[in-house]
Amino acid sequence: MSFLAGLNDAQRKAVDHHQGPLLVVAGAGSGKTRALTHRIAHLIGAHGADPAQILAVTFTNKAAREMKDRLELLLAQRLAESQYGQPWSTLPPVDQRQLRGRIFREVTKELWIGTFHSLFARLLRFDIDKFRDAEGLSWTRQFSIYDEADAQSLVKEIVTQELQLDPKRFEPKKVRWAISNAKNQGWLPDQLAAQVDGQRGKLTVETYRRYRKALAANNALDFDDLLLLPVQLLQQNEQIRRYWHNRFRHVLVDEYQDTNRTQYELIKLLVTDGREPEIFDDWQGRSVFVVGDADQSIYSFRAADFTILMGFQDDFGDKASDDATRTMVKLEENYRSTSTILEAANALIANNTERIDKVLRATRGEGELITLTRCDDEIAEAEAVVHRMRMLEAAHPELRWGDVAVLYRTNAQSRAIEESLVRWRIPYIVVGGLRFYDRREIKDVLAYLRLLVNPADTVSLLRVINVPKRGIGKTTLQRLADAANQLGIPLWDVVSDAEAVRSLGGRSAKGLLQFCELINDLQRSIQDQIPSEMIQQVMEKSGYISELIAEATDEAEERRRNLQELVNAALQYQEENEEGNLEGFLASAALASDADSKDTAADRVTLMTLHSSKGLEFPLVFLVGMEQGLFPSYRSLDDPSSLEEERRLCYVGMTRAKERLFLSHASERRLWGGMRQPAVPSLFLAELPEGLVQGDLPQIGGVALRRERRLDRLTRVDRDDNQRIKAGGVSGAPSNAVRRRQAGPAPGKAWVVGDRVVHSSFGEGEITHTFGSGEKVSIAVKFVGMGPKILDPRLAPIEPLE
DNA sequence: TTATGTACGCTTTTT
DNA sequence: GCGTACATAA
Repeated sequence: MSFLAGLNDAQRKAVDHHQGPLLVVAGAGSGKTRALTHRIAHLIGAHGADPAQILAVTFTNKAAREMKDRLELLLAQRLAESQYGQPWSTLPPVDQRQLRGRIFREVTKELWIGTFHSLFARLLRFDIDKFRDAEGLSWTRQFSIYDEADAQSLVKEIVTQELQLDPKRFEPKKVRWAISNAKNQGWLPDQLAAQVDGQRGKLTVETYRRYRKALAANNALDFDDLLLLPVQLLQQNEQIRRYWHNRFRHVLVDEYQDTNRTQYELIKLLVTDGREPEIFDDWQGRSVFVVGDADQSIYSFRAADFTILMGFQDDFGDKASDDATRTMVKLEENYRSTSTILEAANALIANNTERIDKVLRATRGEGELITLTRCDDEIAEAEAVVHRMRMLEAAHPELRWGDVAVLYRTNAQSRAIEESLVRWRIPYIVVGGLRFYDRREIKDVLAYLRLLVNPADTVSLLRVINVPKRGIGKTTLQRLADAANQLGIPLWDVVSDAEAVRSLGGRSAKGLLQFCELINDLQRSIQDQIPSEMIQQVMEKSGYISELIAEATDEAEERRRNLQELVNAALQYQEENEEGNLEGFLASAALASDADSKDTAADRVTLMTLHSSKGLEFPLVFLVGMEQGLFPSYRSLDDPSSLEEERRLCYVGMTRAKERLFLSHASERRLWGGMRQPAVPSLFLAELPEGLVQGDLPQIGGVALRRERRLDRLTRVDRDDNQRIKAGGVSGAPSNAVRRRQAGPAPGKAWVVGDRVVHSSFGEGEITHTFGSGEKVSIAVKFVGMGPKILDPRLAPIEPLE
C-alpha cells in the first residue's frame, strides 16, 4: 500500500514533495488534514525520515491528538500488510492493538506534534536556563505558565501599585492587550517604544518593561512568551539554534494563515538556521511545508497576519507563476459541502478585497437550498432552531444528534439555545466559554502544584496561602510582600523563613508556619510521586477537601466532583506521556483549551462559537444571530478590514456544513439585562445569491439603512468619548489613588539602615532594611555568608555594634 | 480578619 | 442579569 493511493493530483503533489519549501493553498474541505497526515507517513515510510526529525504544528491540541491517531492507524495498516500480508480489517483486535502499540513506541511517541505554544513550551523546558535577556532577565526550567487571568492581575498590580496610576484612566486590560500585541509582533519594550508616542505610550512601554521583570521574578511566562522567548533564545545562542535546526529537518505548519510575526520568526529560525530565507539553499534532506487558506484567517485580533501566508512564495518559494511554480500547490476541490452551500460561500467571500483569487470547486451534488428564518427575538430563534432539529430527526431516522452543530458569534448566545434544548430534552455539549481549568477549585489546586514546582511563583503563592482559611489576612501579606520587594527576593523566601514570620507575621504567624510546613512536607514527596498522586495529596493535606465536605452544599459537592475530574485528567496525562512529570502536566493544563477536553464523538448537538468551529465539519449546521452589530460585530462596522475578517468568519461557518445550512436572525434581541434592542438582518445575508436561499428572504431596505445610520452615530459617540479620554491624558497619579508609603525612621530605639549588629548565633551583620514604624518594627540584617534575615529586634538576640 | 453589601462592567473571537 | 471587586460593618 502506498500513502499516495486514493489522492487527487494536487494532494499527491503535496504528499510526495519531500525536499525544499512548499506552500499548500487549501480551500475549505479540500482534504488538507488528509494531505498532512499522509505526508508525514510518506516522509517516514518512503523517504526514511526519522520521526524525531519531524515538527508538525497544529492549531489546537485536539487536532494534534487526532493527527497522531490517524497517523498511527495509517502506519499500522501498512505494517499489517507488510508483516502479515493481510488487510488491517481482517486482523484480530489483539494483533491490531499490538501493531498500534509498536507504531506508538517507534513513531508517534517520537514526533513533535502540537500547537506552537505547547511545542515551544517543550523546547523551553530543555534550554530556557541558557537564556539571558539583554536586561539580565532569566528563568529556570521549572517556570510556571501564566494564563490570561494571572497576566491580567500582574499588569493591574503594576499599574495601580507600582506606577500608582488610576486604573480607570489607564486601563490595565488595554495595556495588557497592547503588551500581548507587541509580543506577538516580536517587539521587546525598546522596539515598542519606537512604535508609540505620547505620555500614554511611554507608560505602556514602562508597564511592559516592569511586567517582564515581574514575570521573571516569578519565574513565569505568559502565553506570548512561549513564542517570544524561543525567538530571543535562538537568535542569541548559535549553538542551541544549530542543535534544533539540525534536529528538525521537516517542519509542517497547519493553518498558516493564522500565524503571527513571532511564530513566523520561529519557523524561519528553525528552518534556515537564522539565515535569510531568500538565500537559504541547503535543502538536502530538509523541507518546510505550510498549509493554509487566506480566506479562513480569523485571528487577527491576536496578531495573526495572513500576508505571511501570501508572502511565502517570496520568502521561500521559487517566485514562479502559479502554473509553473514548484513551491506551491493549490487544493481547490471541495469534498465536503453540497454545491449549493459552496456556491453561496464563494459568492459571499467574493465581496472581500483582501484575498488571492481562488475558486473552490464542488465535487458533490446540488443538495438542498439554504434555509433562512426570521424570528421575533432570540428566544423564538432558539425555539425555531430546536423545532427544526426535531422535524429533521422525525423525517430522517438515520440522523444522529452528533451530526448537528449550532454556531454563533459570541459565547453569550449559547444560553437561549441551551434553554430550548433542555426543554425538548435534546442532548448537547457547549464548547468554549468557561474552561475546565479555569474553575476556581481547579485553579486553586493547580496553584499549589505550581508553587511546589516553582517556589518563586508569587502569584500562585498568594492564591493559596489563605485557601482554605488559615487566618492570614491582607495586612499581614502586605507586610510580608513589602519586605520581599525591598529585599528583592521571592515572597516565599520570606514566608518560609520562620524567624521572619515570627517577626512580621503578628497574629497570623501560626497560620503562616502551618502553611510552610504543609508546603515543605508536600515538596519532600514531590520527587517520587506521579502527578495524580500529588494532586490527591495536595487536596487532602491542605484541608481543601475537608473544607468542601464540611460545607455540605450542592456547590461544594460539584467542586469536589471537578477535583476528582482533575485527578482523572492527570491519570490520562500519565497514560499518554510515560515520562510525564508534574511540570509537564501543569503545562498541558495551562495550554489546554475547552475544545480539547470535549468529547465531540458523543451523540450530542454541538454548540460553539464560529472561531471554535474552524477545522470541523457537520452534516447539519445552524448559524444563528445573523444580525448587524452582532454578526458582523458592531466593532467591525466602521473598519473595512475588520469587516472583511467578519466575512471570512461567516465563510468559515458556512463551509462547516456538509448537507444543510440553516441561517437565522431575530428582529429584536435582549443584549444583557433587560434592554431589548431592535435588530436588522446581517449584511452578509444580502450577499448570498437569491436562488440558493429559501425562507424569509432578507429585506435590506430603508429599515436596514436607518439602523445602520443609528449604529454609526452610536459608534461615533463612542469614538468621541475615547478621544476625550485620550486628550485628557494620564498626567501623574490622581489624588484619590495616591497612597503614601513611608518606612520612616523608627522612634524610640532607632534601628538605622547601615548600622551593624551582632547576633548571638549568626554573628555580625549589617541592617539593610527596616519595616514598619512605631511599636512594631522589624529589621532585615545581612549576615556574613547567608541571605538576609528578617528579625524582630525586641525578641531577637541582637546587640547594636558601635 | 472575615462576612456581608453594593456598585460596576461585562459581550467579540483564544493559545 | 451575573460575577467580581471593592467598601463597610461585625
